[in-house]
Amino acid sequence: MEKNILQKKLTTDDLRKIHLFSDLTEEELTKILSFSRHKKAGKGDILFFDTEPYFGFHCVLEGSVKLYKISGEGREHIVHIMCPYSTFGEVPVFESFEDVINDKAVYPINAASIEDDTEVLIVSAKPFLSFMKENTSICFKFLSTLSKRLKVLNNHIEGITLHDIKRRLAKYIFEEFENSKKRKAEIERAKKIKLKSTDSFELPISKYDLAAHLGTIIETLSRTFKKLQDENLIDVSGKKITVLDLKELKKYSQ
Amino acid sequence: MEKNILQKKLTTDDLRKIHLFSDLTEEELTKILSFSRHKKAGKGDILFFDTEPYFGFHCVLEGSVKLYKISGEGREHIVHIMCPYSTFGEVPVFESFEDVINDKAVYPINAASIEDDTEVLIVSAKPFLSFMKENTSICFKFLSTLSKRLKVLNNHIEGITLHDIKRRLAKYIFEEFENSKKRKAEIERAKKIKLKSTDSFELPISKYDLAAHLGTIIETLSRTFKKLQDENLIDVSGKKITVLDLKELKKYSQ
DNA sequence: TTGATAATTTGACTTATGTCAAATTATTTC
DNA sequence: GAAATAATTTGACATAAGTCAAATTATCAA
Repeated sequence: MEKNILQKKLTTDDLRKIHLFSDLTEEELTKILSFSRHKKAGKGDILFFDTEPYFGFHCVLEGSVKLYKISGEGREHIVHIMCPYSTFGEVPVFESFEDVINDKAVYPINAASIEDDTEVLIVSAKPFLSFMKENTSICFKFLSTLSKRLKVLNNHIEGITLHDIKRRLAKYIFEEFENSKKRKAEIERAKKIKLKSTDSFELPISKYDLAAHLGTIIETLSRTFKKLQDENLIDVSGKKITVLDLKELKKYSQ
Repeated sequence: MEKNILQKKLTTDDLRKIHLFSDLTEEELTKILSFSRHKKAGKGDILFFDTEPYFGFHCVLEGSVKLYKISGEGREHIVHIMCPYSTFGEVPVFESFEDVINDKAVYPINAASIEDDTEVLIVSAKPFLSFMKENTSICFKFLSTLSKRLKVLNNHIEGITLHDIKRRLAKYIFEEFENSKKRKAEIERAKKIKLKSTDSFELPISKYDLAAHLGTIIETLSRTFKKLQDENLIDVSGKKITVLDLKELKKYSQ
């Protein structure tokens, strides 16, 4: 596993793309670089374990990362799926910063790469804490990040506790479909090209991970895909999902 | 319902007890008071609804408050139970502060009092946002608050998705029992008295609310209490829970 | 290309938890 | 303190979702 993990020289340009750091000066970014490091990970590589000693927070630069918990029986639940330029593992910095300073903090969750060629930035917590004292503007960014995370978690809990798996899956597909349209529009704008319009998108994660994210297991997920297909809301072919009735899908998922 | 809601004159002493404001000066507290108001609520009174226009964040002064979501079928899930001096409904302030400024923000969750004589403080978001710009030290407090909330939510999700109801209830009882011991020790220290030692505590919320908090319904909760009783881990008599085998209860709940 | 491994699907079955209705117990109010 | 209301318990039953095993399909590596 460790053989995939290599070091690379980072630049301040890499940091600038990270929302959290977007307002910082070149000088400040250089400072942050001085106590950050870079890690590459292949699919399935563990970034950190639940209860492992805390080093600092992470940021996805490339690929994607799952944050998950495991039950006593080995069942996995994916709480978050992180995409490039989003940070994770920051909670201990603020939740228990005295523990961080005394090297007593631990990671609150497991993190693993779910794509090959995933790259993450790791920011050492202790120097970052002193950095923050002189750069309070970054606090607002963190407040915004954590608030958004709380909102996502709230929705997640709502889904898991109040909706059955069919509704949860319908909602996931609806949202992922909308996301895929947005991403496409961005590419068209950036590259000034026109992509052919389609009602399909590719699942960005494996069905195993999707099941673990929706709070179920792969067999149930498979059957639920079929139910939505039988009702002519979607068409499933491997990882390719075609939305047949967006209006109905949206209505059902709410 | 509204007839129970009365206004009261607040002082800076009321604010000082709130963790979030504990480091502020008298002058700063007076400022906050100028754009805060006070509300009394009886058991069951709604403080705000999901999707209702956002006014500001709240803080429990007396009693307790549940934060909950409701499913299409009317089932309730309690995400948080807030006790005195903890704040809630702050997420929009940071998550969508532009919406707050433009009066487009909404509350992300429902809030209702679960005790008679509950009192809350309501801090108007817009003036608070400008206050914060000059008092960045309060940002750290908020970061700590939100981080702790994230941790609680993480644990909540873990429980709901990876443990069955018996384990969730065992965990709740174990933690509540430990809390009750702490509270008792605090009273003994404060009042310099010795309370008689006991292995019992009173459920601080109704069984209906407990069921909604554990992600189940009252009938299942009732049966689950019985199971734990049959295994001689606890004894249940109304709201009085006696812990018979703490070690086993702890072991089981992890 | 082919065998090997991993991912997904399908089927038969079990089980935990939810639903509905009725009985019991606790709490409030007059 | 009795009646009324609310909270909780119990029972019979329904069902969504999990378990285990086997089959199928997709993906990867030589």
